[in-house]
Amino acid sequence: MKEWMVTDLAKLAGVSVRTLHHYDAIGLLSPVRVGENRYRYYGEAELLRLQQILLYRELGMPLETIGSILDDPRFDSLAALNEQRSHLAAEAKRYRQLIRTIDRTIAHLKGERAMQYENLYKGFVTPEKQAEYEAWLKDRLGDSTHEKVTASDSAAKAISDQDMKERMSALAGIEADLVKTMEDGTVPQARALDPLIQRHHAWVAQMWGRDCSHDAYAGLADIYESHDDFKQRYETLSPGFSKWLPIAMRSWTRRVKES
Amino acid sequence: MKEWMVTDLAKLAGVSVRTLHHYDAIGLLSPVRVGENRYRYYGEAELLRLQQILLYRELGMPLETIGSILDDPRFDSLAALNEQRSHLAAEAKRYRQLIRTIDRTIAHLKGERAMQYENLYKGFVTPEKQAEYEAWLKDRLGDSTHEKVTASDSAAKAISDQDMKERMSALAGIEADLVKTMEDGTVPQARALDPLIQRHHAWVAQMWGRDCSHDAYAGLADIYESHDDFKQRYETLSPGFSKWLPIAMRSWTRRVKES
DNA sequence: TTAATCCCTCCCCTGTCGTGAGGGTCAAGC
DNA sequence: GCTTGACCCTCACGACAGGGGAGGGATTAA
Repeated sequence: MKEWMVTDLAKLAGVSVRTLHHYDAIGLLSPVRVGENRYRYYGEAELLRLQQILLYRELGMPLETIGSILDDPRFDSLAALNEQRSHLAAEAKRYRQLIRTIDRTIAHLKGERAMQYENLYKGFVTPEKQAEYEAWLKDRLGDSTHEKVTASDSAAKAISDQDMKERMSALAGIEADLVKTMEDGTVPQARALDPLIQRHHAWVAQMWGRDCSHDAYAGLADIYESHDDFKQRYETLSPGFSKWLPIAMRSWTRRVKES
Repeated sequence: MKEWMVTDLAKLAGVSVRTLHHYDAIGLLSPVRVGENRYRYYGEAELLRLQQILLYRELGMPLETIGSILDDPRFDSLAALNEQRSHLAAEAKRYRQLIRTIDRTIAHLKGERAMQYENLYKGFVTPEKQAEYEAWLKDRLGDSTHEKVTASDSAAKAISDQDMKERMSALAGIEADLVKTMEDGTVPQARALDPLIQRHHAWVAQMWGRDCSHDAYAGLADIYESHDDFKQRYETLSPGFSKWLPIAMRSWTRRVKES
């Protein structure tokens, strides 16, 4: 007849001693015997019961319900399981919906960033293109909960024309260097690009007036690729550059994330 | 300039007044202005902020993290969202696994019931069939965590031969009535069957020595259909009965569940 | 004998509110 | 002017499932 003390049982079942105390306190799992020194001793039946408890606990049942199931043999565990199953299925569905919501929110934020970015590109594209781009953005956003915030936000962050010109010429310098590197035959995955891409990344962060996380930077690469205005702009600089640049951005991102 | 008091805002956003008090207490959402009477007054900015809070809260973020995101503009919400997304995806996956575990447990329980039921059928099938059936059960169970409990459990619930004979003759009577009804041309979905099926259900419950929930009863119908020994036994009583009976059991279950 | 390692109980802490108790405020109706 | 009812406030306790630690007794190996 094996017997275990709290720590043994705790290690066996992978729970804390405190948890066993708790289960004893609420009457969910009592030791088979308590010594004169008040030590708790558990037997095989308790181990089995603990396993059952953990099974149901895993399923997200409150401890009280678990107690009812295990104590009351009239309690139909099959029905309880079926109910729990549908409960879990509902939760899983909710999570899937939340994930979709997040995806939309992420797309939204990327759109917002694109909008700010776009703000700075006003000098480049024609007004017609501008309207077209905004329509595309709207179409992409879908969820419009934050639309107002976004709009007022980016309006508040408008920059003076002088600043913008300076920044744009800085960008032109960086881009020219990148183009030259590409034309020298450098592949976009090359580590040699790191300093240049870093300059580009820093420029973007300065432009946005806030930190530019790696994810955000990779998101910008997506935008460069997925919208024709950007594609055309970069393709004009040099053939192939519109594909080369996003790859370079993303592979730099991966590298700095790993290190 | 619109202004709301706690209850208005609470109703607008679908939270409780207490929640707003709490958010004020922890500094997550303070009213734009507090009256001399200490009433809380909220403006549009607060409404917007509350919506943001609820969005992140939905995603399972702790309130403190939400506060950081919203208060610190340097906090990268895109990165936070990406992280949250993978967190949610992991949770969803966990739920799917839990559902599979439940399904296995349910199958297990059904097997256990079938075992008990089988115990009572020992008089009917030959010993070879018996072994075959047990092999099938084992194959079906897969997960063997509770095997010992099950075995000792059903052993403890063994019934005297005399009792068994009485019960089997009671079953024979019920089954004969059911067969007659079927041969009279009654469809298994007919309400007219209710009293008869009820007798059958009561017999099953008595046999198991515990309540027989509707789900368990429907599960028994599955077993009747899926195992040849039962199929053959019922087919011997009358051609077609092995299909008719499970349908009748399930449609009765549906009816009593609905009412 | 001493030190280390168990064990115990008792108590406070977490986060997100729900649910009162007890009391102030405000507008309307009598 | 007074009451009524519908608001509002603060304060405080409880629920859940334990975590963490203090303080003290028991056991055991060196």
